[in-house]
Order: sequence, then structure tokens, then C-alpha cells
Amino acid sequence: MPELPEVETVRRGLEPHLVHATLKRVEARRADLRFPLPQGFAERLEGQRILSLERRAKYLIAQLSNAQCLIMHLGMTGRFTLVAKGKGETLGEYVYDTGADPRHDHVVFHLSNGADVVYNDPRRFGFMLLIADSERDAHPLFRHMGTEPLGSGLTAEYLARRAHGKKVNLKTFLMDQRIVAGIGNIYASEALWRAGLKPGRAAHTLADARGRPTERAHALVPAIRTVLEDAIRAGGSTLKDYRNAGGGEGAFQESFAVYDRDGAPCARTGCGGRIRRSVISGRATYACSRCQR
DNA sequence: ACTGTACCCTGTAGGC
DNA sequence: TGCCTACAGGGTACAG
Repeated sequence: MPELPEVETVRRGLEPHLVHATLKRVEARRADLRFPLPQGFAERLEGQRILSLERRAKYLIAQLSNAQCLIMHLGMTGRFTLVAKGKGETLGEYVYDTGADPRHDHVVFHLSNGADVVYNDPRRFGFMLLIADSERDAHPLFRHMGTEPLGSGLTAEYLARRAHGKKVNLKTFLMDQRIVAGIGNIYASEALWRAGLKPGRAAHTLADARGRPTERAHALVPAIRTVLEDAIRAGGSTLKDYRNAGGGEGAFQESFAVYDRDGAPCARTGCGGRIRRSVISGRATYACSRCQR
């Protein structure tokens, strides 16, 4: 669920409270999420100061004072909620009122500044890792990760080079984290609509015979950028589970051009087409059958 | 090297 | 009301 804009919104909500705070106590209420939590998870975190909170793709990364970093992924239904000072003062397992089912409150960070951060995740597709800073870039999770779409690395030349000779369809290509990091199922459909490109089109058509960008690649770059920037500005998209660190919903779902709009008229001026749902690589895909080519 | 499928897990919506 | 099935923002491991 949480794609780049949602993870970035959560990051911005947590950052002012987490950075410079010390992890006073950490509760791991179960031994595993998607994967087992690291050995000695709570003990290894307690007493550490948080130096920074970054985002890479859909991952949150907290740098710790002991040169380790805590890597967090929200999976489909993961949610971090900041609970105001004073709420978690009781010993043992405090039951938090975050709006989520407290049975799925799996990890709680008690901060030195009095705030608590609760990680809730009904489906437990999320996970947390502890690795040394020095191993981060070489770690299998990040080693082959693609460029950040909001960074300077996303250019028509880059897309063309990576797409050159690839038969895979454009939507799957965009969702491939080794190509562009952070685009998921919603924003892939939305970006392709903005670019006027059909999701099923072959990725190699972003490049000419020499691997130079075509007009399509030039259209796709600003489409990706603007849809992600607009979504961040709107605080992400809430379909069901997603909430920001303050428990609030995103608003970008109100601006979807295609996602979850099967049968709706296309919003492009003068198009007159209709949005259609299809399935590509097992995922729901939405596009206008007329103006996306 | 590609593709499609299954799977991890829980909740919810819709059909009957 | 209940039972059953399909589907959901992610990512990986397979078989073919």
C-alpha cells in the first residue's frame, strides 16, 4: 500500500520527533513480522540515539548512534503512529488508541522525549532489519536498487538505457524497483496516464535502436515526477489502511485520474474515452483505452 | 531472460 | 445472519 509518497509522508511526520531522540525502551510484541525480527532487537536498540530518518524507495532508514541503521518497510498495511507524550507511561503493554486494531500493534518505540511510536501491521508484510551503516549500500535490499524518481538520476536517457531491448510491459518496468525505486501499483497507472502511454506497451519503445530516448521516454519522466510530487503534497493516498504518522488520511485518492476508476470517463480534455481495468502481472491496472498509446 | 503464478497474512466487500 | 470467494498499496520464489 504505501508507495513512495506515503512512505515519504510518514517520514516527514516522524522525523521531527525521532531525530535527536534516544530509544529509551523498545517493545517487540511478537518475534516476527514478515521475517523474524533481528536477534536481540530491543536490546540492540535501547539506549541508541537516532541521528537521522531517511527514505530510500519504500524503506525508512533510521541512522543510530552506534553506526547501525534500522531499516523499516511497511509492506501493504504497515502503519507508524506517533502517540503523544504521556500516553505510554504504564509498565508493560499499554493499549494504544491509534484508530488501528491494537491486536496488530507489533512494535513500540518509547522515546526519551516522552513520545511513543507504535508500529501496527495487520497483514505483517512489513519488516525491520538492523545492519551496520557500512554494509547498507552493499546489502541485497539496496545493492541493485534503481534510481530515486525525485532525484537527478531519473532522466529520459536513464529510462531509455534501462529499457533498451526489454520486452517487458511498461507498467511492470516502472514497478520494478531495480529500475525506478518507490513506484507501486497506484502510481504506475497514474504516471502512465499522465504520459499518455499504454501500460501494456513494450518497455523497449522508450528507446530507439541505439538506446537513445524516444519522445515517450521524454514524456514519462515529468509524468512520474509530477504524480509523485502531487501525491506527496496531498499527503499520499488512503484507500483503506494508510494513515500518516499523526493518524490522518491522505487526500491524493481524490485526484486519481485512473486508479480504481473502472468505467469512468477519461479526465483528459477532449479525450472522451473511458477508463478500463485490466490485469497485468496479476495486478489491477487502469488506463484510458483511447488516449494512452 | 523472461512470464505467469503462488505465497506470505488478515480484513473486508460482495454474492448467494 | 452466515458462508464462501475474490481482492487489496509489496516483494519474493518458483516453474515453465
